[in-house]
Amino acid sequence: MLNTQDAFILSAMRMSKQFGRTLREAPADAETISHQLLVRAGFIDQLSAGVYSYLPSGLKVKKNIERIIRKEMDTSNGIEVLLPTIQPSAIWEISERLFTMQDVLFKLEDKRGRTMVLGPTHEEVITTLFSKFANSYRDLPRILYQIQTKLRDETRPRGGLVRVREFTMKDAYSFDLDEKGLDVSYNSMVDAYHQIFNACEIPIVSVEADSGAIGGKGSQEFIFLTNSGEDTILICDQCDYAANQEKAEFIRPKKTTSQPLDIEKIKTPETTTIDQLVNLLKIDKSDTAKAVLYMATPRTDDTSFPIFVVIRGDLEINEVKLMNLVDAREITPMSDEDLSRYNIVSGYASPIGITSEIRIIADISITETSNLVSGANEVGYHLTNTNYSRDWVASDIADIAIADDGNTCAKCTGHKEGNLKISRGIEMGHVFRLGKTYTSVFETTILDQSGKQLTPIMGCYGIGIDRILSAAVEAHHDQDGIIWPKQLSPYNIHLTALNFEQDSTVAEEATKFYEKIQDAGLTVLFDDRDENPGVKFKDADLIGIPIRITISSRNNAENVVELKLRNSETSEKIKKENIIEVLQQLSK
RNA sequence: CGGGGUGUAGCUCAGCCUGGCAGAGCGCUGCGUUUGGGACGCAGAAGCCCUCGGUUCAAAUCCGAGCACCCCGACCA
Repeated sequence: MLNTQDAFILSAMRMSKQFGRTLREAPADAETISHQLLVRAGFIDQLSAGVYSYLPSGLKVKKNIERIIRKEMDTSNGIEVLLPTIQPSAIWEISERLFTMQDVLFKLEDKRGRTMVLGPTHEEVITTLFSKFANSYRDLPRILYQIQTKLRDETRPRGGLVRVREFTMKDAYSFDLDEKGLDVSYNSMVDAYHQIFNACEIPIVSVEADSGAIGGKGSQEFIFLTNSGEDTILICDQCDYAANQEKAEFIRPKKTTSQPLDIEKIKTPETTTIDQLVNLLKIDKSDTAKAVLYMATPRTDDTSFPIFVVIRGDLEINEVKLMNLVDAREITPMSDEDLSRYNIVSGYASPIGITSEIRIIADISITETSNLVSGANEVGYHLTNTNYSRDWVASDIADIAIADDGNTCAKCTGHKEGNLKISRGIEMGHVFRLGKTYTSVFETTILDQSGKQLTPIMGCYGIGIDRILSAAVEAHHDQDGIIWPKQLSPYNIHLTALNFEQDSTVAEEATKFYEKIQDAGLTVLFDDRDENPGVKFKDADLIGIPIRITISSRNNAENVVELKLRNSETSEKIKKENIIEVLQQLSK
């Protein structure tokens, strides 16, 4: 139940005194439903690309989300701290992320010319802080968390509050003695996350994820499925496997292997794409080997190196898997100059007969399939019946293919053979088994029981608070407006007084209820404006407080007030003397 | 960072093609009539037509450059 008395100083508001206004029309650039409704209902206002103000009611929702998160973190042994937003760039040099995260870092210089960054995340600060105060195994395990503004210079903010440059995040960091301890911390955070999303009434799918630039192994994302999301995920229709597309594993469509045949060079004029090749030779895409050339930029410096990727023609390359394999920060398709520098013939590239020093990476599909058609590294010619190992070898054989809708699940066991279904979603939370990446570079050591030095192992856990706001609206609305989940609603009760200015009895009664509701420990938004009933009802629906009660001349005559739930079509009349009890019951 | 689009009143937009007084609806102010689902009448206030430059007797309108914002993609702890 909402413990509103200590949650807010201001737990009631008269709309005649409120700041902000509802809008009949949403701004043209609001595309997603949540963006439109949050703006129309007067919860948020955009200042610039990916930068928003919270208006009073929006702020209340945000605080409610934070209260839910604090409660779950605290009961999961989390300890709240608050770390600085503005940070010396020196600690970002130590972790090398001044370089690797340069694209999203807001940088600035102070008066004396020292460079500072605005924190996009806080691994550096927390590890520095932890090192200072934790010296003994007795100081472990610990889970520290904060709710703090993060700043990221995103190249493309989008979707209202979904991807912004300034946002609020709950980030938590665990420190443990060993892997076993990390498991305990990690699992307790996963449990807390499920509790949090339940309380916020946001349906969540947890998926295996790529751990990205933050490093470490093992991570999962908490995804809210919605078409307006920007993440692509694959979910098995038979087992419980679900993964981000960047990470998703699948079984490649089978090809019957035949005996290796002799290589033959055939004439294929103006056939530079797989589609053209398939048309010309009347074969299937899976009978071809596709060559894709990239220049890769390593994580740690700017010197790029070439990579030659070979994958079966019916599959596409997963660039995230590829980047992880070669430890690259960025990969870009080779330019024509690069191609000629490495003696590669565009459109007819082949791993056979490569003359230059170049790292060749083959997807596992290549080794599972025989007699493939590949380029001849000569304009106008292809080679048929090429076979891996007999004709060429790669430096690496790996899973570098991207999973797509309908692929066979790699995790299904036994007779089940599930298909992966593709969906879009918003990443609401992300948990990582971080490992010793940061405790190593910041030289965090503690003494164990035997007096030996030990490097703690970390986990980190984030939740996007503004995104919860958006997702809650995406998940709970109708054509008239928002329908807030009970625990997120800016107020418990929407009190509507009809003819407030004209009927003094209404004004008296409504004001009396306004006070009684507060005395009962509930929060209330009181529509005491001199507006037509239609306007008041429309606004109430738009704002989306779950419980509405109406005071009117008509109801007064019957000695009742009218109660309507936002998610119900009908209203009911309640005797005045019973209403407070009913409201308390409903607000639980 | 590549591709596309949009900048005119607080909001939604018309006007631009074909240069000639700055417009509408909503919102806002005042008065009146209404009063159970964004009601109506009358009277008002409100603009650096994104910015800078050019063409022209004359530019919201044509030309050039820049900036901002949105969408798709790339990227995204």
